[in-house]
Amino acid sequence: MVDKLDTVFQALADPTRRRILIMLLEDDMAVTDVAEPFEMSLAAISKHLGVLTRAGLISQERRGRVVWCKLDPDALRDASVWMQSFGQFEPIHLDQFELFLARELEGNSFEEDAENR
Amino acid sequence: MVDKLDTVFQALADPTRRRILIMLLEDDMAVTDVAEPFEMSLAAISKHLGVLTRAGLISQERRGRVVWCKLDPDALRDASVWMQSFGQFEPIHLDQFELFLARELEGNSFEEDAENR
DNA sequence: GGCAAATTCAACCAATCGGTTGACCATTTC
DNA sequence: GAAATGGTCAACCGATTGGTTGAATTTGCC
Repeated sequence: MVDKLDTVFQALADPTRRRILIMLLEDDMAVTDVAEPFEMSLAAISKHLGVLTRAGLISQERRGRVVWCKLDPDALRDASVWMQSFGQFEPIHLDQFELFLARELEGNSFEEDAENR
Repeated sequence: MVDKLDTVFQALADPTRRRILIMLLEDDMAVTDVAEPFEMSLAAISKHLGVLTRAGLISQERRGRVVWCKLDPDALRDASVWMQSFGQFEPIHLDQFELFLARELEGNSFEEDAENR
């Protein structure tokens, strides 16, 4: 029972992966090109890209022998919504948060939700 | 050299800790009360609260023998800003992101910055 | 003073993480 | 068809994570 937000935040918790996302903001890239500026093995970058893909933050598409990576903003937007609700919470607490509370606390049906999407 | 965003996102990656944050949205709480709805030991919750505190997401203040926990929205806002830049990136890419790129990629001076605040 | 309550500390555990290396598999190129 | 290129896989490694239990510490109460 692992929440989708788990994997998204977990993916964002690594500076290498955040840097990769920033790089992909500019343009889609091949795995080798993503790896180029980093001082670690291609295999390590490949793993990082796997984490980002599984989190839904990027998508990968093989064309020929090169795998193209592109940002997938949907998952990021989900997490961003979660965070914005906190970031702006100072004046009003609960109003904008009732829907979220209902899902995460009472129903706890985030996973089913993700599947049904 | 561990970025502050690392610890924030890492802290958010655990569902127990997110649930704690949601609980603290409603009101400040003592450690024991935070632990009450969870099916794990008090020590485990104490550790989670330590993670949240070190990430700057909550603050803890001892009054008597009870430690009060309260949300600290600043760190959350930092991370939220990071994410919003992505969540809204579809129309324009780089404009709203140049400052961030300058810090994270070129200067890499996020830690110093946090200290100077 | 002595007991109960609130919390943390310390040691331990299994699982996961972030990295490595070397082998392997496709695909392109000569 | 052989060699180079792009990428993943598998095994391994040390460090970290999220949990446990039991002891220790500090504070409040009778």
